[in-house]
Amino acid sequence: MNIANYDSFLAIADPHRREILMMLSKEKLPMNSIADRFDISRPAISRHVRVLHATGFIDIEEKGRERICMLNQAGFNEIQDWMDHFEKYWISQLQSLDEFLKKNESINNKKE
Amino acid sequence: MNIANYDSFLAIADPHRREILMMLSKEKLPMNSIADRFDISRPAISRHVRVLHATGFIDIEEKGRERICMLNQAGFNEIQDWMDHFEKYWISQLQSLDEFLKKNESINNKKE
DNA sequence: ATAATATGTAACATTTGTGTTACACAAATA
DNA sequence: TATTTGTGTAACACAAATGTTACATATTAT
Repeated sequence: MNIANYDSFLAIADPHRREILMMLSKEKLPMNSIADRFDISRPAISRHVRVLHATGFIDIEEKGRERICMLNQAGFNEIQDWMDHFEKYWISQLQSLDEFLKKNESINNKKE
Repeated sequence: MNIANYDSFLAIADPHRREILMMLSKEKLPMNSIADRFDISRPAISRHVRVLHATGFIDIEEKGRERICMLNQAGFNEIQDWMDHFEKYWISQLQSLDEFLKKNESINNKKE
C-alpha cells in the first residue's frame, strides 16, 4: 500500500513495527542493525521503518552512508491524545459510581 | 480473518472501529443503532463489534433480542501499558537533557 | 399465528498489507 | 580504482482484512 495512507494507529498495528520501536527505546540503531535482529528480509524492515518515520514514530539521522533511527515523540502523542479522551470517560464513570454509592449509603442509613 | 488472531493494536487500527468506540464513549448503544450511523452494511459493523468485544474494548449486555454495547476498560489498558513504557523513555530523555544542560552550565561558568 | 425486529454468520469478491528477490547507487575501504 | 558496505525501491506473490449479499434464528408486537 501507499505509505501516505498509513496513520499512527495502523503504524503500531504491526508486531514487527512495535518490536522496532521497543528496540529503539533501548538504543539508537542504524537501519541494517535493526534488520539484523529480525528474521525477515532487510527490505521488509526498511519498509517498516519508512512507515514508522512517515507516521512520526521515528526520526532518522543521516550519517555518511548510514541512517541512524531513533524514537520521535510525535507519533506517540497522537495515540496518547486518543487514549486521553477515553481516560476522561473512565474517570467520569468512576464519579458516577461514587455518586451512586453515596446515594445508596444515605438510603441504607434511613433504613436503619 | 479469524477473530482469534486480532490483538488490541489491530483492533484500533481500523477507523470504523475507532469511530464505534468514540460513539460508545457518549452512550451505550444496541448493535443496530451503531450500524444505522454508518454507511457500511450492518454485517460489517457486526463484525467490527465482534472484534472490539474479543479484544476487550467492548462489553455486551443481552437484553431480550437486543445486544447493548458499552465500553470495557480492559482493551484500553493494554494500549496504555504499552504507551507507559515509552512515556518512561521520554522522561529519561528529558533527564539526560537536563543533566547535559547543567554540565554545560558549569563549563560556561568556568570560562567566565 | 403471523409479521416485524434485532440480530448472527457463511460465502464470496475486493482491497490492503506484508514479504521476497532482484537490482541500483552512493559512501567507505582496500 | 575496485570492492565492500549500507541503503532504497520496484515488481511480484501471497496473506490478511474488509465489505457485500443472502440466509438463518430468536424475540417481540399485532
